Amino acid sequence: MGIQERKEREKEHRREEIITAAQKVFFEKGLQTATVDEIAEVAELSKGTIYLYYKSKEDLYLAVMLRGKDILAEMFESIVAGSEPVLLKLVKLGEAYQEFFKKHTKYFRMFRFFENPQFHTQVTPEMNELCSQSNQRVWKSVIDLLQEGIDRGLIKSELKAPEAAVMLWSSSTSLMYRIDAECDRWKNMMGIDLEDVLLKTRRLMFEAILTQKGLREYQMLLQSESLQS
Amino acid sequence: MGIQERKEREKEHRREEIITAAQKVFFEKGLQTATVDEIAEVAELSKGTIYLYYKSKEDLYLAVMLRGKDILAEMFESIVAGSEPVLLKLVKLGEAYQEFFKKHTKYFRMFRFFENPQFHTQVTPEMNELCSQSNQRVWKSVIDLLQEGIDRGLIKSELKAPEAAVMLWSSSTSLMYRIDAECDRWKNMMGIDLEDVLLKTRRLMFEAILTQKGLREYQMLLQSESLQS
DNA sequence: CGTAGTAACTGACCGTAAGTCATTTATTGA
DNA sequence: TCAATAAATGACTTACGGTCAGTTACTACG
Repeated sequence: MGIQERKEREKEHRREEIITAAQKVFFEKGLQTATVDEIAEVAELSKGTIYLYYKSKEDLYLAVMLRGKDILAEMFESIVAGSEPVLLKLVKLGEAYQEFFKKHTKYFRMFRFFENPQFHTQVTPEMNELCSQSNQRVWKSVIDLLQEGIDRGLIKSELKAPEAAVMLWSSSTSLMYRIDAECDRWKNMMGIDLEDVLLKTRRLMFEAILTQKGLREYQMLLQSESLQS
Repeated sequence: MGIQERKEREKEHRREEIITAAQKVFFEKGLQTATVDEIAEVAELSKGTIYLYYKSKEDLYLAVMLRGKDILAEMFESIVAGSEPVLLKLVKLGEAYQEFFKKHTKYFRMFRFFENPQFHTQVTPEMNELCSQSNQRVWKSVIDLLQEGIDRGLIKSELKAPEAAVMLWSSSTSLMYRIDAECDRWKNMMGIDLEDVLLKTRRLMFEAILTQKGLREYQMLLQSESLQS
């Protein structure tokens, strides 16, 4: 019965094609301005078919967003899988997040929507569940690494690993949204380069969660890094 | 010619009534779900009249948001106007922001929309300008105070005042959005109280921007505060 | 083959809501 | 009292998300 399987594959393929079309339109126009009719046209399908594969425009939006989350998760996981010292891995995680933001700004922008409580109600429970899982996958990398840092006495033990994770994450994320939205305004009106502020914030925040031992090790890492380059 | 003036007042009054009606509906339903028809009904006016006073639903939304911004600006300004030491004022600013978030969550939630670059395009330039001014007003309090801190050698001079401002602001804001959206999730899945994390982050971030001198003064302030309570 | 049965697809249609505008109503000043 | 102006109205247009009866394409079986 290879036919069933072929059909399954084709269906999956069509789902991907639809996401690709949706991505193109959403990237260009954003959730509000994009129309399902246009997505259908780009996908060379009728609107009805789109709705056969995705229950709502919002579901489709999140399906695109999930592609972005997957990219980020893979970046994180490949860093965590490496054999460098914990602190170096953590620094790299921060750098990777910023790199993701710069390279995949359009995906990054989509992440906001899932954070909007109002948005959740317009989405099928299944898609909500998928997004939730995807989120957890990303967080897991960060939290596991921080836990290792705590266990080794490098990160302040009065912090729980998820606490430290959400601290670091938040301080970066908010600045990135700001960079995305009003980078020029800050440059012109205040003479401030927000990307620079992001770097400084990352460093300050990171050092703030380290123990004395962690700080010493971090200093040493910085030196050996600067020797290399 | 008191009639002209009376008419002017009445027009302004009507604008306020419309905002009040809009606020009620937006607070209940959010931007997406709220309809202009419903706002008109609550305001006991026809839809056409609403559009006489505000060019679009989005403009109306921002007009409501501005009320929130004004509340926040006044809270900040009354702290800055006080005669306490700079560092204490800064701490109070942070506390005030969190208090605003807790008391006026609905307004706070609206702030997000103005940060969305996609949203700006759907709004009249005049309203954009109003929002921009309102934003500046809030930032001014914080930046001025930080500048004073820098001048007095309490805050690291390698930071410019607006840089420090956006650092502090961002690290709090992002956590507040998270608290608003998924506080329970974090409590249940990780056993983490995000409000607690917010407090810790505020403290860490604040200490991270202080000089040695600033830190000493801050410690002393904490002691005299704890004596009082 | 032919044909019954099923799965995939279509696009005309529906309901809703943003925004408009010709018309009506209220107010003013002579 | 009445013309002129300002304020308010709500029926109408347009646009878009979502649906579903009908069509097409494919499969399996006689």
